[in-house]
Amino acid sequence: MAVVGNYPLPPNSNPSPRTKHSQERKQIIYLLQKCKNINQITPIHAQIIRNGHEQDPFIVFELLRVSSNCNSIDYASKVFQQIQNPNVYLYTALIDGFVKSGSYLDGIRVYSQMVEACVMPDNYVVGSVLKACGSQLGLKEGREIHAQALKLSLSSSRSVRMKLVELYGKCGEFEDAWRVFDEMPERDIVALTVMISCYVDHGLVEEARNIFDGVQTKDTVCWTAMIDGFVRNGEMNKALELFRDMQREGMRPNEVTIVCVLSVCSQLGALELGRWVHSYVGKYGIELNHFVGSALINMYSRCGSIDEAE
DNA sequence: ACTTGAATGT
Repeated sequence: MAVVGNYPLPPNSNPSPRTKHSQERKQIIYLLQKCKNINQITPIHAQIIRNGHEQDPFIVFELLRVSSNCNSIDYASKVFQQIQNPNVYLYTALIDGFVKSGSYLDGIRVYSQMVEACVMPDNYVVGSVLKACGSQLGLKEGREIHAQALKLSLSSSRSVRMKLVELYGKCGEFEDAWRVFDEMPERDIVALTVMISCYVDHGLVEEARNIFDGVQTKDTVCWTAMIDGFVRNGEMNKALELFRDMQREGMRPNEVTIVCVLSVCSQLGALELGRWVHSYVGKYGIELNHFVGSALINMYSRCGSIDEAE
C-alpha cells in the first residue's frame, strides 16, 4: 500500500534566488529603519557583509541614511568608501548626511568626486549640493552648479529652485534670488519665508517686513520667521505685537513660535509674560520638546525664578 | 529608493 501520497507542492516551496534575495533585502531594510543608534546598526551591517549584500545599492542606501540620521556620518562615510561604483542615490545620501552634520565642504567635495566619476547628476543630488553651497556661503561653486543644472535641464524642479533662492539669499545676492523666484511657476510661500530670513540675516529687517506684508496667506512658519526676525534684531515689542497679530488672524503658534517668544521674555526679564507663554504648552498640540524645555528653563532662570526652572 | 521644502539665543 502507498504510504507516501503524491501531493502537490505548496506554493513558494522552492523560491527562485531572485525572490529570496528580494525578501532578504526587504527584511534588512526593515531592520535598518528601526535603528535608533549606531550600536544597533553595526550588528546588522555585519550580517549584511556575511550575507554578501555589501554592494546592494538599495541596502547600502538605507545603511547610509540611517547612519547619518544616528549622527554617525563618519560611519556612513566609511561604508560609502567600500562601494565599487556608487550610483547617484548613494552619492545623494552621503551628501545629505554631510549637510545634516554641518560638514558642508565635505558635501561639496563628494559632489565633485561624483562629477569626476562621470556619474550623471539628477535634480535631487543637485538640490543636496546646492543646500551645502548655500549653508557654506559657497557662492562660486553654487553659481557653477547652477549653470551646469541649466545645461542638464535640472533647474526646473521645485527643490532645485528653492535651494537656489536660499543660496543666493544667504549670500546676499538678492537680485539673483528674486530672478530665480520669478521663474517659479507660483508665488511660493516657502521661498518667500526663506527670503524673509535671508534679509534678516543681512540686517535688512525693514525689507523683510515688506516681503512679509506682501504675503497674502501667511502660515505659521511665515509668521514665526518674521517674529524671529524682530527678535534677532532686538525689536522685542514688534515681535510681541506680531505674536498677538497672528493669533488675532486665527493662526496658531507652534513649538518654534513659542521658543522665539520665550526668548523675548528672557531678554526682557518678563516673568509674568513668560508664565503666560508657558501656558501655551499643551494647547494647540504644542509639545514640551527639547527646544521648548530648554527655552522655558532659560526663561525662568533669567527671570530670577530658579524654582520654576525645575 | 529621496525632496511638501521654510522658521528654534545667550
